[in-house]
Amino acid sequence: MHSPELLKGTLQTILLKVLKDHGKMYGYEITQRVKELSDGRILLTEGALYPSLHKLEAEGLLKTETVMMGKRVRKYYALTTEGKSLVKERVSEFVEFIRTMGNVLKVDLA
Amino acid sequence: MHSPELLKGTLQTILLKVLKDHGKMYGYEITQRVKELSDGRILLTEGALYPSLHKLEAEGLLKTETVMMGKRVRKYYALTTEGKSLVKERVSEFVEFIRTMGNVLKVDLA
DNA sequence: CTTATATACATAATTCACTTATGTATTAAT
DNA sequence: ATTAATACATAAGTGAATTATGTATATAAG
Repeated sequence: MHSPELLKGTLQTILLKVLKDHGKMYGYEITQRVKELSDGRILLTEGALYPSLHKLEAEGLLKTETVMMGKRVRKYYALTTEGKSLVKERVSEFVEFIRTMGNVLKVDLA
Repeated sequence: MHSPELLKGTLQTILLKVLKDHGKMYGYEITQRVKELSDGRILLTEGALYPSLHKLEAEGLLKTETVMMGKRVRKYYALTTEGKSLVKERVSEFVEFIRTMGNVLKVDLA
């Protein structure tokens, strides 16, 4: 597991990008996908995930669709048009930040 | 300027690494150096910098030396032995985190 | 010459994203 | 039957940052 400090501020970017790459997903599914993609190094907690999804929805970046799977509720999240256009921005912001950090720390990130 | 969210959790790593690369430095000097290295993209605020330096000192990672420059006080910070051995760890932790993020966001950081 | 900017430290109040803890409920495995 | 996994949600608490404020010297500009 990574030091959770570093993860701060990256959660929204992760959610938006994963939703862009995989289309509509539900919360639990996102945690599993991120766990896979990160080789078990990023484990999203529910206390962080759900409030963050709710916030992105409230901001109009995500839209939801609730589905009953038998007796179980599943809430699918997908990017809105606005959300889609923001993803690129957020990701390149992150990449630019990493480049800057590479210069400051004088490390090669290739 | 970078979204300040992303910077969270990286401050200690920046301070330790800059002090490793440049030897003893005083607070204001660190802000200027980081500003230079980051091309004006990372502007450390005093409210974040000084408490963080104090904390690193309290943890035994930094040692200080106060010098009077004419009538002005300057407090130099330098890595302790313990601090030196931690820098590598912190930097490689950061690099590993970036690699992981690269996989999750599917971006090339080269 | 006085006013603004840069240098140089420090700390208190506040914010906000996150962790931790707790709650509800269904489904599958042992 | 009990535990673990699936699936949602929210409240309390933490802690690193931002913002605001305070002190003081040095220098440039008008």
